[in-house]
Parts: sequence; C-alpha cells; structure tokens
Amino acid sequence: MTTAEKILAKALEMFNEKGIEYVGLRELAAVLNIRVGNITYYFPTKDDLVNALSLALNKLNSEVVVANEEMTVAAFLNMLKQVFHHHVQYRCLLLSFVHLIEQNKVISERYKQTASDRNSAIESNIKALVKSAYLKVKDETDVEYLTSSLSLIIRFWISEAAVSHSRLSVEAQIRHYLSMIAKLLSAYATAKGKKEIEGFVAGL
Amino acid sequence: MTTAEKILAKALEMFNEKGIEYVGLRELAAVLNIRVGNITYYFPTKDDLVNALSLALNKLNSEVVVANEEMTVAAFLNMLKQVFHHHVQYRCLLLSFVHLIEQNKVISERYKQTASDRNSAIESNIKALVKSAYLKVKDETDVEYLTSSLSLIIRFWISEAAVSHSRLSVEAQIRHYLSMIAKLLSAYATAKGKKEIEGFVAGL
DNA sequence: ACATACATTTGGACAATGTCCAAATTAATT
DNA sequence: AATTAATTTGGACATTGTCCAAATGTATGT
Repeated sequence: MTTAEKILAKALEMFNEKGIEYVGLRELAAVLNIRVGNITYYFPTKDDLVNALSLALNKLNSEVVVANEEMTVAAFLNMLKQVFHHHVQYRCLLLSFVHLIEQNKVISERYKQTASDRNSAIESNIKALVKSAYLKVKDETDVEYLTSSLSLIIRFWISEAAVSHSRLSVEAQIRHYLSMIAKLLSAYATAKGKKEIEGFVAGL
Repeated sequence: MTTAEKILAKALEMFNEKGIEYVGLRELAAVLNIRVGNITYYFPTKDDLVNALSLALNKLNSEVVVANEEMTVAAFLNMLKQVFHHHVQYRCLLLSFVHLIEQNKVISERYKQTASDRNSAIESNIKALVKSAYLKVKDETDVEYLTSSLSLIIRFWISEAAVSHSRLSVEAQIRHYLSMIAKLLSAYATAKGKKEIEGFVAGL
C-alpha cells in the first residue's frame, strides 16, 4: 500500500466518521504517523484529496449503473440497492454534497456530467420497463416525474437518513428508502410489474 | 434598527449569497463597518448567529404550517408553496442543513422537535384530505409513503435545485418541485382531488 | 450637573486550519 | 560510487472563529 493509498483509505474512514470539514489534515497525519507536508505532497489541497475520493465513488457507480434495453423491475431495483451501498461507503461525500459542488470546481464540473449521465440512464431504463410492460405511463410527463423523483431520492436519501433516521441501522435505512422507491414505481406498475416489485420488497 | 438586527439582516443576505461557511466574521463586520468583537458581543459564536436565523425561519414556517381538519388539496399545496418561499428567503440554512444538524447542538435539538411536528402536521392533513374525499388510500402504508415523500421533497428540493437546476429562475424551480408534489398526490387523488390539483398546477 | 452603574464597542491576542516551501532524507539510475 | 529524482520533514504564512481587557457611550439616581 503506497503512502497515497494509505492517506486515501484513512481519510475516507475518518471523513465518514466525523465529516469532511471536521477532520483536520494534522489529525489525519497524526493517525497515519506522517507529517502534514507529506499529505500535501500527494494531495496539494484538501479538495484534491476529496476529489480523489469522489472519483473512486464515481468509478464504483459507473460500473453498476447502466442503461439496459432488457431491464426488469427487479434488476432495476437491485441496481439502485447497489448504488445505495456505495453511497454508504462514501457517505461523507454525499453528506457534504452541496458544499462540494459549490466550492470544488473539479467535482462540480464532473458532477454535471455524471448527473446528466445518470438521469438519462434512469430515463431510458424506465422507458425500457414501459416497453417490456412492467410499467405503464400516460405520457412523457409521467416518465419525467419518475426520473425526477428517483434522482431526488437517490441523491438525498442518505442526508435525510442522517438527520432523521440516525437511530436506525444502515440496513434499515436502506430498506426504508428502497421501499419508498418501490412504492413510487408501484403507482405506475402493471400487474406483472407489481408482482416483481412485491417480490423485491419482500426480499429486503 | 438595532446592531443585532443589522448583523442578522446582513448575515442572512451574505450567507444566502455565498454560503454560511464562506462568509467570515471579519468580512461581515467590514461590510457593516463594525468590529468583529462587536458581532461576538451579540452572538458569542457563529453558531449562535446561525441559530438566530434558524429560529426566524422556524417562526415563519410555524405560522403557516398547520394541521387543519377542513383542509383542501389546494389549500394544502398553497401551504407548501409558502413554505418553499420561506426556504428561498433562508436558503443558506437549507443548503447547509446536514452540517448544521451535525455540528450545531441547539439547531439539532430544535430540529428534532420541528421535524416531528411537521411530520404529524403533514400526516394529519393527508388524513383530513382522505376523510374529505380529495385523496383515497388503500391502507396506512400509503399515508406513510406520502408523508415520507413529502418530507424528503420539502427538505431537499432547494439543495437539488442548487446543484442541478441553478440555471432556472427561483420561480421556475418552485414550479418544478410543486408540480412534482402535485403529481405525487395525483396518484392518490379522487376525481374531485385531481380536479383541484390540476387547477393548482395550472395557476402556478 | 455630577457620579455611578450598565451596555456597547474596540483592538488585539489566541489556537487551529489549509497551504506552501526550502532543506533533509531516501530511493533509483547511471 | 556518484548523480539524479522522489519522498519526507519541519516550520512559516495568512485566515478563521473565539475570547477578553480596556475604552467609550448611555442611562439612572441624587
């Protein structure tokens, strides 16, 4: 494990525990038994460090989030479940999400791309689910509504969990928000779709 | 206007513009043409300053958010519209929401109360809307789902707007998220309810 | 009008933070 | 073994929120 990797791993651990802005570089250095300058050698600014973590999360998610013509509701929900677990691994990023976007230009620029990619992935998956008769929609506004709602939940579920459901275990939190998404889709599901959704929820 | 009031007003203005953590007390003092110590005389810590702003927002909202047996869907949606406008006025607080809760004990404690109050207000309003045949639900889980979804949207709409829809005007942002809520309720609305919701959306 | 008590404002100190850099050390290459 | 490059160190710097003693201003009672 290189020094850079050690720094990244411990930073993620401590950031997740205390929050990015409440872990000082000196504290991080002390835990790693290195000096502050050594951190800034690999990551000139704290933003660069955070940015590296953000890249790692992005990579993880892009391996899982795909647009698939043959998508089933269950597969779609399982995809979101994986994304949720990645969010837990990198929770510090999502909890500081708004600030990072406002302050960190690199993250902000990349996020625009990621968000747009993810939105179209969600949208085409929903359309695929409609085509294969898992969902049925009246018109395009239904698809837009589902996409917007899913984006909002996916992006902020962990923030709401942190402020409102911190007493619950992480697993229970994930169950709660996945159930919410399941219920959201249910309203637009065919009988076939409803059955699969019920199966997914039962297996949570 | 007392010094304390001047500080609060200018702080809100600058916090909204640049974000709470990016406005230093020295910068604030300079704009007000007073010295830093003068700010800390009225607000010993920056958290106290933020806390005072949070109290003001709370007051504003508590005057508007009520549980009403005679609630109509339109009245309910207009209530949320008002809340959204308050959120815009105090956007800095909502954009730093997660951090404030994690760091500021006073805000965090009060938030628990506020959140619980708001949740029950939403819940009893939804039940009232069911009773007066604007909405119809299968069982209690539908009510819970609606309450949870509404809470999430109300709490994080402005954060999502900041990172994803900053190109839109504030009015357009509000329209977008109110439409989303309208659509959410639509799925559970009776014919009577749907008609009122359509009227509300048309008037946005 | 004056003295006393209280409220407000000032100016500067303090520790902690992220950033930066010259020098020292270690590793790799010739 | 000598030279070059990569890594690590230790300390400086400006900025932040916080704190406090002294100075100034304001009101009250005599």
